[in-house]
Amino acid sequence: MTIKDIAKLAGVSVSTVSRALNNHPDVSKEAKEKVLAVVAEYNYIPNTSARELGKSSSDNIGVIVKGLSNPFYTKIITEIGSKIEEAGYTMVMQQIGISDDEVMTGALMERDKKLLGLIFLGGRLDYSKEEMSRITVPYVCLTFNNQYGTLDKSEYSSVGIDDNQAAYKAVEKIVNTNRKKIAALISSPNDGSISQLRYSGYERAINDFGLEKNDDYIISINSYNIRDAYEGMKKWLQKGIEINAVFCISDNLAMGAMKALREANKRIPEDVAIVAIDGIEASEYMTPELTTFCQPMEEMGQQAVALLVGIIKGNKKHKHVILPTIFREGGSL
Amino acid sequence: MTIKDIAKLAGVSVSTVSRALNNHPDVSKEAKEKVLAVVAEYNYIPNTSARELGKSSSDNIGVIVKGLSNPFYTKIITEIGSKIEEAGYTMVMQQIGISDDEVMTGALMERDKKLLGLIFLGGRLDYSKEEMSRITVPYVCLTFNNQYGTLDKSEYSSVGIDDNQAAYKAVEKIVNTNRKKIAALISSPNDGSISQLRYSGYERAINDFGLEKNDDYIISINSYNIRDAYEGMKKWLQKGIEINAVFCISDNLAMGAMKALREANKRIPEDVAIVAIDGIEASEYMTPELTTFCQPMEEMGQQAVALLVGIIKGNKKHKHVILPTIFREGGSL
DNA sequence: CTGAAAGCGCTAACAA
DNA sequence: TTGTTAGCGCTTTCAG
Repeated sequence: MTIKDIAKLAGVSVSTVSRALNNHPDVSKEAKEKVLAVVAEYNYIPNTSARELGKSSSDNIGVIVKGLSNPFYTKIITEIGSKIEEAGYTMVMQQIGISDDEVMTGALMERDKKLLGLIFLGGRLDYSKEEMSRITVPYVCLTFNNQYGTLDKSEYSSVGIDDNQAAYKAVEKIVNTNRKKIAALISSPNDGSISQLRYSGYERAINDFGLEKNDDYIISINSYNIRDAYEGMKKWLQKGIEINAVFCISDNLAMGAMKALREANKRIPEDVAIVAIDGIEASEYMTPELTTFCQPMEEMGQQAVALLVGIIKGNKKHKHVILPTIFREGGSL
Repeated sequence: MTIKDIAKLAGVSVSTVSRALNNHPDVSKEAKEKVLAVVAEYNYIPNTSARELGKSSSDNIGVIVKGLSNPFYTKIITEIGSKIEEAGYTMVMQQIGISDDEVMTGALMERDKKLLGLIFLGGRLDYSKEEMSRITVPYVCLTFNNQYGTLDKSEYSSVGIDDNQAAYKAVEKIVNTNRKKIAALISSPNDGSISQLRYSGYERAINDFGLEKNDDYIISINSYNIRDAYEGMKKWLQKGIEINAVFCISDNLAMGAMKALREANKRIPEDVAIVAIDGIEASEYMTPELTTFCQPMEEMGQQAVALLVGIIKGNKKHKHVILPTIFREGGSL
C-alpha cells in the first residue's frame, strides 16, 4: 500500500493524495473526502522515512533522554512535550542508555528528522567544542551544563540547578541541627559528573562551617544505583565510624542508605539524619519521608522549551538558566 | 554532506561508499580505507530515512513500550535488548504514553522500519481481530494478553504471569496469618485491565477461604499512581472501617497505602498487613520492606524474544507463556 | 571489485 | 484546484 495505490483507487493523482493527507488548503472537499475514504478503507499508513526524506523542512524539536528510567525525568518530559506542542512544534523523543553517546544520537536525529533544535535531557559535563560541532542546530542542555568542558557559553543554552549550592544548603541544614559528624554518600568525588559537583558543595560547606574534615566520612560507591548505595553504606557502617548525619548526592542513594542504616539499628533521624538532593516521588514514601532539595521539574522543562523556541524563532540568544531548588521537609532530618 | 559528496571526495562511486559503509565483502581494502578516512574526516552520518527507504529488508525487531517510566519495565527492556542482539537482530524501541495507541504505533513502525517482528511491552487486554490486522508481522504481548479481546490464540504470542492466580496467592498468604478482614486496594474492579484481573483473583480467594465478602473493603482509586493510592487510602481510612490487611494490586499502590496507614498510626504489619504484586526495586527499600509477588522480569524478556525469534525464523508457532511469580518476603506481612 | 542507474515512497515546485 | 515530474539520500541489481 503506497500513495500511488491510494491515488489510483481514489481516481486522483499522488499529489492530491499527499495534499489531502497533509491538510493542505488547495484540495477540493470532494477530492479530500474520496481520498480519506480510501485511506480509511485500506488502512493506509504513509511511510515515515519517505515522508521525512521528501520533505525539505520540518517543525521537529528533538529530545534525547539519557538514562532509561531515570524516575525523575518523567515529569520533565511530560512538561517538555506539552510546551513544545503549545508552541506549535512537534516533539521527537528518543531514549538512550546511560552509556550511549547522546551527541552522536543527536547528530543523527538532527539530519534524519530535519530538526529545528534539540534538547539534551541528561548528558556529560565535559563536551569539547569539536565534539559538539556535529550538532548544527541550537540545543539546550537540561539538568546539566558544561562545567568541565570547553564549550563557548554563547553557543548553547542550559537549564538546571546549582548543584554545588544545593549540596551546600543541604549540609547547612544539617549543621543547623547541631550535628557535626556529617558523612557524604557520593558516587565519586572526581568523576567529572554531577556527583563531583555536589560533593564539592559538601566540601565547601564543611570548610565554611569549620567542621571536622575527615576522609573517613566520604562514602564513594561509584554508582548512582539504589542497591549499590545500600550495599556500599552497609559495608561502610561496618567500619564503625561514628557519624550523626549523612548528606546524599541523590534521593536514590539516600533510599539505599536508609535501609542500610535501619538494618544497623540506627534511628533516622535521631541517630543519623539524612538530607539529599533531587526530590523524586518515591522518596516521599519512605519512612521517614526523605528530607531533600527538589529540582523544579516542571519549570525546568518549561524553561528549556522556552529558551529553545526563542532561539529557533531567531529573536533570542543562548542563555544559561539556574533554577532554585525547593526544600522538601521530610522526617529524615 | 551526502553519500555523493563522500564518493566524490574519496574518488569512488556512491555504490562503493555504500558498500564500504555497510561492511559488504566485495570492496577492496584500499577503497574501503579511503572511504572510511573521508567519512571520519568530514564526520559524515548517513541519513537513516534514506537508508530505510532504499533497503528492501531489515533485521529489525520492534519494541513498543507503553507507559513512560514504568519502573518495572526497565529490567525487562535491558534483557530484551541483549537477547535481540544475541540472536543477531537489531532492536528498534519506541516509548509511548499510557494513553497512546500502541497498535497504530506498531503499524507505522512495522512499515517504516521494515520490521520482522514486534514486541508490545504493556498494552490493552481487549484487542479485536480487526484492529490487530493492521499488524502483519508476528508479535508478542509482554506482561499482558488478550483476556478480554477476540483475538485468535494462534495468531499471536504472549508472555506474562497469571494475574488472577498471583492475587489469589497473595490473599492466601494473608489468610495463613489468620487475618480475616482483608481489604483490596485496586484501580478498578472492571476497567478491563490488569486491575480487574487481579481483583478477580482476590474475590476468588475471599470466596474460597470463606471470608466475609464486604464491599466496604474495596478501595477503588481509578489510577495506578502512587500519590492517588496514598490519597485514596487516606480518605478511605477516615471511614473507620476495621481491617487487618490490605491486598494491593501493585507495588506502587502499596507504597502509597503504606504511607497513609502510617499516618493513621496503623502499624505495619502488626495492625495492618500488606501484600502486593510486581516486585519493583523501590518497594524493597520501604519500611518495612514490602512483601510482594515479583514478576520474573528477566525471564519475561528472554521468553518474549525467544518466542518471537522462533517464529521469525519460521520453525516455531505462536505460544502463550505463563511464568510463575516469585514470592519476596518483606516485613509487611 | 567497481560503477551506472533504477528504484524505495513521499513532497514540492511547476504547469496546466 | 489538479496532475506531472523532479528530486530527497540511500541501497541494490546489473553490467562490466
